[in-house]
Amino acid sequence: MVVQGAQVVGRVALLLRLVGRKPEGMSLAGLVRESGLTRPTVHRLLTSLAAEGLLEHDPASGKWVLGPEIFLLGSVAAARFPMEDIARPSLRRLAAETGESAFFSIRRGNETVCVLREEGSFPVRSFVLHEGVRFPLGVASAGTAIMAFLPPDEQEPLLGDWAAHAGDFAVGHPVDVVRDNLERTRLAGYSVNPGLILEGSWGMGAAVFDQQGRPAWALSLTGIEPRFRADRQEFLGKLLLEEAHRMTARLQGS
Amino acid sequence: MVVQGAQVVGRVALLLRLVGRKPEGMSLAGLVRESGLTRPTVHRLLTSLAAEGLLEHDPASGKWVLGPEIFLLGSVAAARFPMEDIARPSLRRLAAETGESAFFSIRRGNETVCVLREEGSFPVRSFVLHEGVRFPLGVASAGTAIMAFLPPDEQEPLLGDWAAHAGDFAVGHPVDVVRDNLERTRLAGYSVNPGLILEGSWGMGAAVFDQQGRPAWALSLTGIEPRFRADRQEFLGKLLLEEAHRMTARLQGS
DNA sequence: TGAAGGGTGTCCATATTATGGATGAAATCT
DNA sequence: AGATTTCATCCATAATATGGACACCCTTCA
Repeated sequence: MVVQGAQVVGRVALLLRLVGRKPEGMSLAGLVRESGLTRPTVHRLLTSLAAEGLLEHDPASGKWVLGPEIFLLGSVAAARFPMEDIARPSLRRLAAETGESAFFSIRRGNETVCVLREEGSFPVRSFVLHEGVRFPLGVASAGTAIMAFLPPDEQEPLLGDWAAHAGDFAVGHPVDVVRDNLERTRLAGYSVNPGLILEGSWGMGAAVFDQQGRPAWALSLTGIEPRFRADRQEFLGKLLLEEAHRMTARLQGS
Repeated sequence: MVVQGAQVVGRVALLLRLVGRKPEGMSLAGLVRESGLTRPTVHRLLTSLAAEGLLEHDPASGKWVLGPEIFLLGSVAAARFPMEDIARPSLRRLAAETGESAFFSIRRGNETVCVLREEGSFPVRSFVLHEGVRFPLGVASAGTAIMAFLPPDEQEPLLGDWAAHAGDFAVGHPVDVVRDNLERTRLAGYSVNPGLILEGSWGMGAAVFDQQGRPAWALSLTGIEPRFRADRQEFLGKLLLEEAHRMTARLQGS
């Protein structure tokens, strides 16, 4: 371990992230399974976190959900991350013009986290992606769009130990397919996920760049395969790039 | 300690709360002072929290601020606490009609936490209250409005050991003054803070009630003493109660 | 210029604290 | 009514967080 005396902090953060992935909450057993910790430990930490208001235990469902303190701290933190104000208009336009659902994701370490969603009008919608969901970089259209524009020395470690990085997604995302996808993303400017996570559930994404010119966020669209055929991809890609550029410009300005 | 194995969790939560009180961040020394923990411990926990993205260390100022993970978790938690959508319109109207700054605070345990602010047009403004600030119940107009409508058996423990509950505020808020203030709040429906926290900085508040009829939130206005003279208090109080009722009704409905 | 003061970062022996195997209760399914 | 899954708690153990001590870097002031 790099940082001393960090074990509990790491575990607490892990549990918070796991709970945060599911807005409807997670059961103790589920958290034990996904965290790899023992049940007494998870139970004790959850109870302590709930006592502090960082989590809540819904007695009806038995699920653990994020608590009021997280909400309060989040409201304060949001002042430093004014994403909502900047991203929402772009999401609205994307959803309106395409009919698909539009998403805004943030890079966080070697993952992307979905933070905002705008439902499209098209009556068949995928719920693979929603607020709080995390994917390893290189998986899903947002993570592919971001990873494609990272400097090579940041990409290589991930691709080099792909199985460790991608975890459960490694089976559906062989490393050579991902490499290929990244290359095509660099050429087109936007990424396409041809149903790799869930068959028939497609997505396209474009990266948004921070003041240092690094890909830190992504806009993406999801929908069913027939809506992402080759002819329409160009149209959707153009829209995504347009909005991504607009956001990048606004973020450079401030 | 009631919960076993909770020491670190409690300390972590304490540090997060302390950092969250100051959107501009806090120094290590400040956190050591306010937490009562030793410096190595605080330093180690802060470093660990930063490694998890729950905090960030601004190398320029040396201050610690809330990190991206808190923001991300907060965005997910916000779905369960849709306060912004409901409170913002009321705040806007209050600020527009009175010219004072309007605030929305949440009860959290035996404290109130300010979550939303809407600046008024009046050119002299107080910055005692801002997002993230916490007061013990019974202190400041929001906390008084909430406490006044709690069942007596929840008020008494706090008033009974007032010094412990109010902490540093106990000197400016003698318990009999607070008792009197609570009584007057119950009669009028709204609370008045006649510059008890900072001389000349006045405030008025009204409680918003949850589905169980418990005072869980509060709207409040702050400004300088001349703007809160007796004749204007009635006008401001009426507006506050109007908006508080409106919010209560909306929250009952859902 | 150099000593004092206030701040930050790190080490490591110590014992306090978190750990998790084990057990039992409770709920849910078959 | 037994089987299976999930949740809650105990407590001896050792792994872990602890904090006194030290090193360092500023700025201030005599």
